[in-house]
Amino acid sequence: MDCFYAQVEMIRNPELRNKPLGIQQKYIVVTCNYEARKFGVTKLMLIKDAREKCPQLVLVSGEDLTPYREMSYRATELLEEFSPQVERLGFDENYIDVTELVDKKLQEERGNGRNPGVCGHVYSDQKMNVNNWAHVRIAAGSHIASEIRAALYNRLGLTGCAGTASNKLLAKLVSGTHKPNQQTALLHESHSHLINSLDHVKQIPGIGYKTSKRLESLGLSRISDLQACPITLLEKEFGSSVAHRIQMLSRGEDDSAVVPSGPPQSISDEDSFKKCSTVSEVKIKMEERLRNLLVRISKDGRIPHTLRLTIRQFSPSNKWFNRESRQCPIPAHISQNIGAECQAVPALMELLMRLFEKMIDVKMQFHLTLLNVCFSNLKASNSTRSSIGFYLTRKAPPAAATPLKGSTEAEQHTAESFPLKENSSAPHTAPQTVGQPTAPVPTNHHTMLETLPEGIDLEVFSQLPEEIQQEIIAGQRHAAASSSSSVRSASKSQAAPPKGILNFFSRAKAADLPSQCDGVLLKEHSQTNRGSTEATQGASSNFPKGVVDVRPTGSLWDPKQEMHPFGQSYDTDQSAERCGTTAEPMDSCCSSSTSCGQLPPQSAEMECAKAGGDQERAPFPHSVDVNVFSQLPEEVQRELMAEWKQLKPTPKIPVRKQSEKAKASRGKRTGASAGASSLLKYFKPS
DNA sequence: CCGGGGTATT
DNA sequence: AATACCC
Repeated sequence: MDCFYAQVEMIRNPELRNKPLGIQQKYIVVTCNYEARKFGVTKLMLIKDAREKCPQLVLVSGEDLTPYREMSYRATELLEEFSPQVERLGFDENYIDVTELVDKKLQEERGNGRNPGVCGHVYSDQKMNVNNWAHVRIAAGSHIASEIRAALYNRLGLTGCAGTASNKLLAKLVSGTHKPNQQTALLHESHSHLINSLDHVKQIPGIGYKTSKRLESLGLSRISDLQACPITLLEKEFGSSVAHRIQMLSRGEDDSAVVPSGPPQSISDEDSFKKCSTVSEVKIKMEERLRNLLVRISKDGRIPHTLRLTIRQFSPSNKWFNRESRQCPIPAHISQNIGAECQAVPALMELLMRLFEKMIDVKMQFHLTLLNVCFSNLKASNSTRSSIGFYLTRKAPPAAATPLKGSTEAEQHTAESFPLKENSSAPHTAPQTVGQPTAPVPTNHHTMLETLPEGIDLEVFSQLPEEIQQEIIAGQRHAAASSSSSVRSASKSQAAPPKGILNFFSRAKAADLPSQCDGVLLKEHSQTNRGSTEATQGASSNFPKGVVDVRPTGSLWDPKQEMHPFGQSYDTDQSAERCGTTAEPMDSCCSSSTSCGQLPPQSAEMECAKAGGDQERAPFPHSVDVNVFSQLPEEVQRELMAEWKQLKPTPKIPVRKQSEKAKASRGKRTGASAGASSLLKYFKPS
């Protein structure tokens, strides 16, 4: 995506659109829009330098990543509608493996006699040969890239670049060759031209700061040096694994798979500052981080089982490169309590301070410049309780929802019985092996409610339809029983596929972003066309004028695309225009002007559900009581509807070859999460 | 080598 | 837990 944070801020506040805009984190401009770049503002520039270059620069704080994170996942999820093989790289890049989509497209087009050209640029203006099957496949990929970019723009308002190539390395490199809001395809004859166009090994993704320094020390700083280097020399310096990998990269070869990312494996919150040197200050800052994290983790729905604290200490000479961290397991009673807000804070603070004291002797002077708190080892909550609890406890009067134990007592107990010791094989780390229920079952109620999770509002509970009540209770039992079945799946599925109505109550609030697929963009568009700034015009000129009105026109290979007679590709503007307008988006119903209208993405999806085939008014699962439903908060209603719509088709999970390691470490999660296609699956237990 | 995130490997 | 990589 082009200058991602700046784009998001311009969507949130369209008045920023035609102004030079910088996103500020502390004293640095981390990114800026193209308007600002015209003045010489660059990424990671000091604020004062940027102000010198561009006194009118508008600065927006980007220290809270929430809007960017949410938009980032929307984009990833949009890509996942095309194929589940989507790998995130940071917030603003994704790899997508379109191999199968290309197969399908080519099969469908087989024998129709038309030979598609490439959509967008071709690297180094190489001429495509329509009789070359490899070329045809790349060309097909370029059309998919075009559809995806059109969908990103139409539905989320985002512009960006795409590279189409035969592996991840090359795709990434080629994607940057035409910069903002354009796409480039790479044909195999140009592979070496591309890779050799880099003038330093450090520019190869995968070769970072350290590796490039070591290569330099061997006298290998250019790509050709690394390509020609005897492998034995590299092996001596880096070991066999890294040696082979970097040499392959230097030749443009990359056999790594696109590994579906799924929901994040850890979530963290950090802040940096000039100085923090007292324990009370540390506690305040730590608790801020922690509270932010608790909000995020409860939206995610999974339960963290590991807590990590990272600090950076000031040292006059050695100002960089010094982060230290300590981590510990989160004892079950604490982690189980994390869903609902607040009551876990004291216990977690206690853990954090113990971690802190492993690194810092508080009796001595210290000077911190950064604190980071991280939740990791995220596992699906195995009972219904955290998810239903998230919804039910929100309005619950404290008294009604409070479990028997005084929380203070519980915390103290926690602190006492689970001391953090440097080398102790902590007793609490011993997993409640096989048959043990991990969810504590309250024992204080008498009726059938005795199995209710603590913390839920009985009044709300009693108003739920009976089937739902039953399911909640069954869920509790199942939670207890299922840990035995989790012998293999325990370590396995960090995220189980959604099952049952209970998942509907676990939803996070819809992202708090303004709608993008709406009149704002149209308006902006006409404004920019009317001649505001060059940068905005430059960007929009890479899309057809009427891109918001894009509607399906039949086949991707529609003859109306007027491909160059012999398959040669178009140049930017024309090709973008044609591809953007005529390519049939997969989400055809959403890109039609009727349903795209003024609706935000989620609403648009609901419109799609109606427009497309299934005409029932509200597709309620039969277990849902409409009366209860209608009393739910509106956001919840919307999310439920969106969810129901998506449940109908059960996407199959394609089995793909991945590297063994990738499989071993992530196959579980990716497999499980691939089945869920909800917009919000990243914010709930999936 | 700044900022606020992420990932995998050792 | 540290170190490497990515944005």
